[in-house]
Amino acid sequence: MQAAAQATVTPLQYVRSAASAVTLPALCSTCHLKDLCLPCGLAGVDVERLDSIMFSRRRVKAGQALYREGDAFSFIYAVRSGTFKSSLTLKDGRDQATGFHMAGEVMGLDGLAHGSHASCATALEDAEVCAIPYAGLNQASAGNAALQEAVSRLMSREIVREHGLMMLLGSMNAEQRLAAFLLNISQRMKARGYSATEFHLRMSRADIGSHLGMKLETVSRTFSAFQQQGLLEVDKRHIRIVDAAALARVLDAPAH
Amino acid sequence: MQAAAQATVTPLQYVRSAASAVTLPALCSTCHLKDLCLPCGLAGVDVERLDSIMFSRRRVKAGQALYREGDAFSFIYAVRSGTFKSSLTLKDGRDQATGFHMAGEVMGLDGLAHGSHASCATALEDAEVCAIPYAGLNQASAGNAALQEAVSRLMSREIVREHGLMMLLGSMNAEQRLAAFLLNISQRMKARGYSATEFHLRMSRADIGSHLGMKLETVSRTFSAFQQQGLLEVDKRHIRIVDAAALARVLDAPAH
DNA sequence: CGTCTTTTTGAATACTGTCAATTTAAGTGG
DNA sequence: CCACTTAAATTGACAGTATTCAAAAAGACG
Repeated sequence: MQAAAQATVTPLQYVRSAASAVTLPALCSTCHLKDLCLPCGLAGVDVERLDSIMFSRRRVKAGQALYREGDAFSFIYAVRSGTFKSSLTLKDGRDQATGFHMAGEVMGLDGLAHGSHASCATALEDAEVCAIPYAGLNQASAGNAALQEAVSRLMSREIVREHGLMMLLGSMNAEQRLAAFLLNISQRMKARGYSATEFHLRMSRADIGSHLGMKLETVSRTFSAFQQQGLLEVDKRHIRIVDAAALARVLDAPAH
Repeated sequence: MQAAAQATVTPLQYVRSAASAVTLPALCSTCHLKDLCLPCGLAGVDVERLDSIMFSRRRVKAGQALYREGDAFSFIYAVRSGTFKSSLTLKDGRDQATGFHMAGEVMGLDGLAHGSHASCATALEDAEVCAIPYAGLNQASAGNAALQEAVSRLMSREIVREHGLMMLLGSMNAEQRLAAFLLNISQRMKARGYSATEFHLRMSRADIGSHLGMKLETVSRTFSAFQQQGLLEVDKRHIRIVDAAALARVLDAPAH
């Protein structure tokens, strides 16, 4: 068994049917993701404060966009289940993935800057999110320093995360990029209670390439190289990390 | 001595002397940078609220670090004068510049994530900053939604800025990277009342390279190429943009 | 069972990096 | 003031990595 939903489950029923928007109430205090998600680090009382905000849950079908570049910003979104890709559209129409998001991770913070989303979020499999009204969040955190700090810390973490990605894009070769990517996924899977050594990637080679700044052919070749070196076992999107230590050592290499 | 330092100023007196820290009071409401800086977009009343925070001005000599990776986070810094480089240290000891900061720009927001700075800020020339105690800022914004939003927006802008850089690093070739960099500097110079077409770069070729994910030789070659194509006039760090439109068109090129 | 998408692999090209030498500017010290 | 050192920038020749173009294989889908 692995990761999130689908793929494992009855593959055929990716109904393209009715859209998303269902307004089920959702409470942070009883959510099993609370230690990973927005409430992370908050005391019980403060988490209850979050409950006062009217969240709604929203279902997003595989391939559908949760929001697009330019959409008015009024919500931030926490992933409940499924996986998302955040991406920017380049001048020539291609797009670049700025990140992949798993359960408990928060998306959409870039929208605050100019009041409209600067990136696009697409579900890579059937997914569900909490839509958190930003205005409500602001209001709730106005009188609560801990909550306000939690939101700020969330944004700061996003900045730090992007630092890491800039480092990857600016200074690593193809093997290092892929190794860093896999180790990052591995760690996040583990934090969610899944196996750190065996998992199913939710994104295509092209998505990975657009995220890591390389072509899909290069991604594929690098997977093959890792397999040949005995670091991985790769079967399409199924990955088994055979030698995690060696994979980590790829990052220490003299570089470029 | 090393790297940066002096160069601009009386070279020999890079006194290792008494450090920076001078505590001159500084007020946002009377600052000539207020439309570029933290108070940007705030109404007069709200700006006065900022005055209540005890800022201190701090001088930083060329080549000195304002803060380093791992330093405890307690201030964010607004540049009053001079130019800074933010950078991350790579495993092999080299460093990658995550940004350059000019008057009115705010640095250090990455420190909030884990309570210590994730990057290092170095002055590229003698400089002066406002050191804004984060705790004080938080307190001042607790009762003031507009101020709180201004801080959040600042962080969100940083996220968006880094998006742009990721796009650059992930999808542009050397000419596009340098063109994007120069146009960005040009625009920021203009916003500060300087010429948009003629300016002096504060950073070395190596710094530019580490920022754009290319080697210093490639930076130099690309400058030469632009000069030969009639887009620029380059004399070491003095740049004159001869054909801004053509420089912008470099970015539209089919890509890689 | 045929179509379409995704992935893999090969061969050739192109771009950027590496190594090395030179130039220029500025600082150092006799 | 001039030779000496050092750092930054430029340029050339060559090497290497990743891209491009192309084709084939493997599933997924209807």
